[in-house]
Order: sequence, then C-alpha cells, then structure tokens
Amino acid sequence: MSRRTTANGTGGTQPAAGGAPEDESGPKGRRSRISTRQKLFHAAVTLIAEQGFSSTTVEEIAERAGVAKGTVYYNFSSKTELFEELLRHGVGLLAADLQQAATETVAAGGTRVDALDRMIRAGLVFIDRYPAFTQLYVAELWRTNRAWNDTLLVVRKQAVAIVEEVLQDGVREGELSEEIDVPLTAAALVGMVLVAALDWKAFQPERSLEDVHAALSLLLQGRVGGGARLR
Amino acid sequence: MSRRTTANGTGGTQPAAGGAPEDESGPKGRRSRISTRQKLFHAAVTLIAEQGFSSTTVEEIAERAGVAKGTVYYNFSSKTELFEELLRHGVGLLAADLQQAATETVAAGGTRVDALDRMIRAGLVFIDRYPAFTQLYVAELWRTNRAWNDTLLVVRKQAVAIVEEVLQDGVREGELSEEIDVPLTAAALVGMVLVAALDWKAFQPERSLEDVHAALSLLLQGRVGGGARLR
DNA sequence: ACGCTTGGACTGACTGGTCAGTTCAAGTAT
DNA sequence: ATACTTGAACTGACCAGTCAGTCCAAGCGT
Repeated sequence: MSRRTTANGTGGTQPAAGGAPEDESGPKGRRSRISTRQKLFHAAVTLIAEQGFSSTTVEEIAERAGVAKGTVYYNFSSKTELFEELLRHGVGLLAADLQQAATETVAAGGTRVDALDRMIRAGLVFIDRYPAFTQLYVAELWRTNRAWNDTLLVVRKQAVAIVEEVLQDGVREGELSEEIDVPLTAAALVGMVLVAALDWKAFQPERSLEDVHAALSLLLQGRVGGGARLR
Repeated sequence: MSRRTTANGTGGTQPAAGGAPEDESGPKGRRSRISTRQKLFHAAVTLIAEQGFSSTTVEEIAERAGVAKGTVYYNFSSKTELFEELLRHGVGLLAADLQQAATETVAAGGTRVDALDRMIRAGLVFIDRYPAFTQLYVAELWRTNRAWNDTLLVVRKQAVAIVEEVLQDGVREGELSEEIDVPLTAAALVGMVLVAALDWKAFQPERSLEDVHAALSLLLQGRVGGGARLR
C-alpha cells in the first residue's frame, strides 16, 4: 500500500505538448508536479524523435529534463505510459488546430478546397512548431506489435477524421468530384503534408513555410500541369 | 586477428530484398552463403518493421531465419551492418523499378505526367510486395543521431532524384508549370504515395491496388475539384 | 514566532534481467 | 581440404523499474 506512483491526479490538459520551446517560468520556487511533467514531455519527445523509443533510456530523459530517474516513475507509471500520454497530448493539439482552420474557413464563406488549403497550412505550422513530435509520430504509426498500438490508432483516427469530414462535405455539396475516394484521398493528403514538411525540416530547413505551403497548394489545386495551360 | 566476419565477398546485388514472400526452393542441399543472407534479410526486415531496430534481437532474427546466431555474425560483422545492407539493397530495387517506369513511359511517347502516374503505380507495386521494408524505411528516415544516418541519406537521394528528374524534364519542356518547386513537389509526391500505401496496407487491406492508384492519379492530375467541373 | 508534524515531490543507489558480440569445438557438404 | 554452419557457453555493458530515505512548504498548537 502507501505509495502508488500512478499519479493521474492532475487530470489531463497540461499546456506544453512536448516540443514547445517555452521558457519555464511557472510558480517559481514551488515544486509543481505539472511543470515537472511538462519538462519530461519536452525531454522525451526530442530524444525519442532522435533515437526512437527503445534506444532512449529513462535516465536520458530524466537527465535532459533536469530531474532524477525516480521522478519519472513518480510522475508516470512506466516509460510506455509517459510515451502514450505524449502521443495523446500532441495529437490533441494538432486536431484542435486542424478543426479550427476548417471551421473558420467554412464559416467565413470559403470553399472546401480553401478549407483544405488552410488545413495544410495549419499542419505545416504545427510541424514547424513541434517537429520532433511529428517525426516520432510518423516513425511509430505503422508499426505493429507495440504496446501503444491502440493509443496510436485512436489518435490517428482523431486527426484523419477531420480531413475526411471536409472531403465528405465537399463531395456532398458537389464541390468535389464524386469520383474521389474519401479515406484514401485523406490519407494521401495527410501524407503529402507530413512528408513534405519533414523533408523540409530535415533537408532544406532554410526554406520558408510559405514556400512549402505554395508547393503543396499547387498540388492540391491541380495546377502542376501546364504553366500556360498547354493542351 | 584471424576471423574477420566482414563478409562482403559476394559484392552486392542479391536477388531477394527482404520482404519477398518467395518460397525457399533454391539449390536444395547446397548451402550457399547467398541464400543464408537472403533468409536473414527477410527475417530482419519483417521483425524490424514490426518492432523497430533496437527492440529486435539478433537471436530473434536468427531464429526466424532458421539459422544459428553464430551464422549471423559469420555473414555480417554486426547487427547494424546487416541493417545497412538491407537498406541499400531494398532501395536499390525500388530505384530500379521507378527508373524503368519513367524511362519506358517516355520512350513510348507518354507525357511526363503519364510517367509520374506510372511511377506512382510502380511505387505501389513495390510497397505491395515489400510492405515491411517500406514501413521500416519511413520509420527511420527522419531520425537523427543514428549509426546508419549516412546510409539513409544516400539511399534516399537515390530514390527521390528519379522523381525530381522527371519533374525537371517536365518543366524544361513546358509540360509542367514553371511555378513548381521541384524538390518540394517531389517530396510531396513521394509522401503521398508512401503514406497512402501504408494506410492502405494497415487500415484497409481489402482495397485493391487499382483503387489506391486511381485515388492518387486523381490527385496528381488535379481532378479532385468539380465532378462536372462546376464553376 | 517557534518547535513539531504531515505529506507531496523528489532522489539515486541498487536489483534483476536482457542482449550484442565473442569464442570455439564439432559437424556437414563439396 | 575448404567453406560454411551449428549451438552453446560466456562476458560485459546497459537498462527498466524499485524503494528507503531526503527535502521542504504549509499547517498547527503553544
């Protein structure tokens, strides 16, 4: 009895997602569990993105967060649980951004294609802010036989569903071709943004977000062929 | 001295890439180093795709390949080297397929967009045949601080360059818009195919390759908007 | 304005287990 | 002979998770 390191007392919804370069200026001297968890998220997301889950040790995470190893286990019941909470938290943020972009655009009288374009931008902004999280997500998503598979599935659905919904609406209202396959197209769009953005960050970080967005817009709107619309 | 298990004697270019569901009916009784290496590639690619590199043990690989652990070290100098050769070998196959699709289409008088479409198909066929390899490649590509980072970089360039070349040719000959950003568009196209295909395999494996190809073609050719070309 | 208690947050040495890589004597096919 | 394979034993490093104990702010009685 007595101890129980489950530590779920605070509920959910801490501000920092893990990747946020926010400076630590919480309730100063006071030790708060919440800020410790944030520091751990931040440290973990970076390290796991770099090295993968299995090659990242709990001690490394603790060290980078500036706490002792025991503290990790005081705040999370296991390495896996820390990781799962990280996933849930990060995708929650992304989903909120995407949803907002979609809703705002439609409310302002934009087309569905406009909405998709705005969502692409929102995705890019997110990846720009939390590259490590994105990296880690992509690296883990299609693995099988992993402890957190269920979490990943749920979390993926949460994000993809928003794109699918916009596509669906577009088809229903005749703005998009009835030929399109909603789930596959959604996956392709997400992939387009994900991979282009990761490549941007990894191999040509000097480019601006605008450049990347423009390139993807062109693809989305099918204006790749014919500069002067030849043929 | 004496031993040196570097084992690079055979050169390169073994037939099986790792993921091939080919049945093992080589020169029966004959024990050849080459077929052992193939079995090891096959076993390793599957396991690493499922679990990741670090969580896959050499003994697991040996066991699934049906050989002893010592044999792994007779054929490869280390776990990492086995993995690196796997990467080189797999991407070599993919690059050959892509190149062939592009060359053939252009030779037969197709447009560059046709060529891209054929390359998408070639990509899908490859992923269909070697899903595990693709999975593993995506999972590792954007990691940093890994031993085989250089190998990955080389190998990535090899594949992406082919797509970039076709885009470049298209722009030069006026078939594609001069507005397009070749490297970014190439990355986006690759991502589109990669992610759509992995999603297909992971979440809707009942769909046919044709379905997936059709969905991606639609996107490539910008025929997503307006079924009856409204507006 | 001060000793005493409480309990939440944190610590880090320690344990038990796992795994890459080594070594080698013996086996098998050509 | 030569090339390849086996299997088992061993080493040494590394690591997830544990636990007895420290630290300290806040409450409490005096």
